[in-house]
Amino acid sequence: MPRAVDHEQRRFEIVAGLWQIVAEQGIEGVSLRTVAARAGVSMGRVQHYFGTKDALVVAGIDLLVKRAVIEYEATADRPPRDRLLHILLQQIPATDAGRIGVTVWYAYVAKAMTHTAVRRILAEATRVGVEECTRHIEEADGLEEAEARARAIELLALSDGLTLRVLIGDITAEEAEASIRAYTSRRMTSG
Amino acid sequence: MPRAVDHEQRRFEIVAGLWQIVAEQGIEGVSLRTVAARAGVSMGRVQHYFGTKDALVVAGIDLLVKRAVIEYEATADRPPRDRLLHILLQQIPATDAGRIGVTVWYAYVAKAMTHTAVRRILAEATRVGVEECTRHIEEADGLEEAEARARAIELLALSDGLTLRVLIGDITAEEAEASIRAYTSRRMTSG
DNA sequence: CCGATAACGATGCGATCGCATTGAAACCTA
DNA sequence: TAGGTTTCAATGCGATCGCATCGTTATCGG
Repeated sequence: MPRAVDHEQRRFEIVAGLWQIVAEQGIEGVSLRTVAARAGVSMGRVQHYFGTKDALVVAGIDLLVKRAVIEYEATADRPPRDRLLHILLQQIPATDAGRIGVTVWYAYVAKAMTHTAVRRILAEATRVGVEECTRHIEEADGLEEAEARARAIELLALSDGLTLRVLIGDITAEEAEASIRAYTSRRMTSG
Repeated sequence: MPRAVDHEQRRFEIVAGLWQIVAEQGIEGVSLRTVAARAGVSMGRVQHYFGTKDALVVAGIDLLVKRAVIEYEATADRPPRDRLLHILLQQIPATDAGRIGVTVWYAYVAKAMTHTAVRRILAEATRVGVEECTRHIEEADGLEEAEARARAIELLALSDGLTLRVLIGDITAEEAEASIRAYTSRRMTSG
C-alpha cells in the first residue's frame, strides 16, 4: 500500500476552499480551478478527491449539514428550551464565521430549487430540524404533537425569514435574536 | 427616426425568457445564448437591448419587483387587513406561474449576497414591504408604530420562511397559507 | 530492495462563455 | 427618393470551463 494520507482531512481542506468561494462569489463562482486555487492545492488534487464539479458541490452541503448536526448533538445534556433555542438561533449570523456559514447555506437553498441531490439533503435536514423542535416543544410546553409540530414549523420559518433579513442587511443579528426570544416566550390565544 | 418597435415589449419578451431559464436552471444557467434561445430571439437582440449579461440579470429582478408593486397597488381600495394579507400571501406559490415567480425571486435573494445592485433592489423592496405592512397593522389593530413594525417584520419573516418550505417541498401551499392566516388572527400575551 | 499502487501535477481538448465588431435590412424624415 | 438612424443577425475572438489523460513521485507490503 502506497502513500497513506488523511483522506478526510484532504477533503475538508478542499471543501473549506469551496465554502469561501461560495460565500464570496456564490455557487456561480465555483469551478475546479477557483476552488483549487482558494484551497491552495492543485486542480488535479480536487479532481482526485471529488471526481466531478457536481460531486464537489454536493459534498459542500453534505459537510455543512453534518457539522451543524454535530454542533447540535453537543447540546444533548441541556434542557429542552435551550436545545430549541440552539436550533432557532444557530443560523443567525452573529460572528463572521457564522455569516459565511449561513451565506453558504442560503446559496445552497437556491441551488436546491434546480438540483435534486442538494434538495434531498436540505429536505432531510429540515425534516430532522422540525422533528427535534417538535420534541422539545412537547417537553417544554406540554403541547400535543400536532400542535407542537405546527408551532415548530412556525418558529423555524420565523428563524429562516429573520436570518434572510439579517443577511440582506435589513435588520441586525441582535434584533433577529430578540425577536425569536420574544416569540418563544409568548403564549397565544385566538383572537 | 427609423424602425419604431415597442422597446418595452421587446425587453419584456427577453426578460420572460430569462425568468424561465432562472426557474429551470437557476441563475447559473443564464447566458446570453440560453436566454436568447428560450425567448426565441437572436443573441444579437439580447445584446442590443441589454448590452451586458449583468445588465440583463439586474433587469430581471427589477422587472419582477415592479410587477409585484403594480399588483399590490391594484388593491389600493381594499381594507387594511386584506392588503396586509395580499403582501403576506402573494408570494406563496399556489399556481404554477406563482411557483416560477417565487423560485426566481429566491434565486435573486441568493444572488443578492454577492451582487450589490441586486441587493439594493431587494433591500428597497423589503423596506417598502415592511413600511406598508406596518401601516396596515397600525390601522387594522390600532397598534403604535414601533409595535406594529415589529409585528410586520415578524409576519414577513414568517411568510418568507414558510414560502421557502413550500418551495423545498416540506409543506404545501395550503398549509403555509393556513399558518399565516392563523397567525394574523391571533393576539399575543406575554407568557 | 522492489514492484504495485495511491496520490497527485501537468497538460490537452472540445465546448461554451461574454463581448466586440460588422454589415445589412427596415423605416422615418426631409 | 435620398439619407440618416435604429434594429438587429452573424460572426470572430480570447478566456474559461469541465473533464480525460498521462506521467511522476512517494510509500509500503512482501
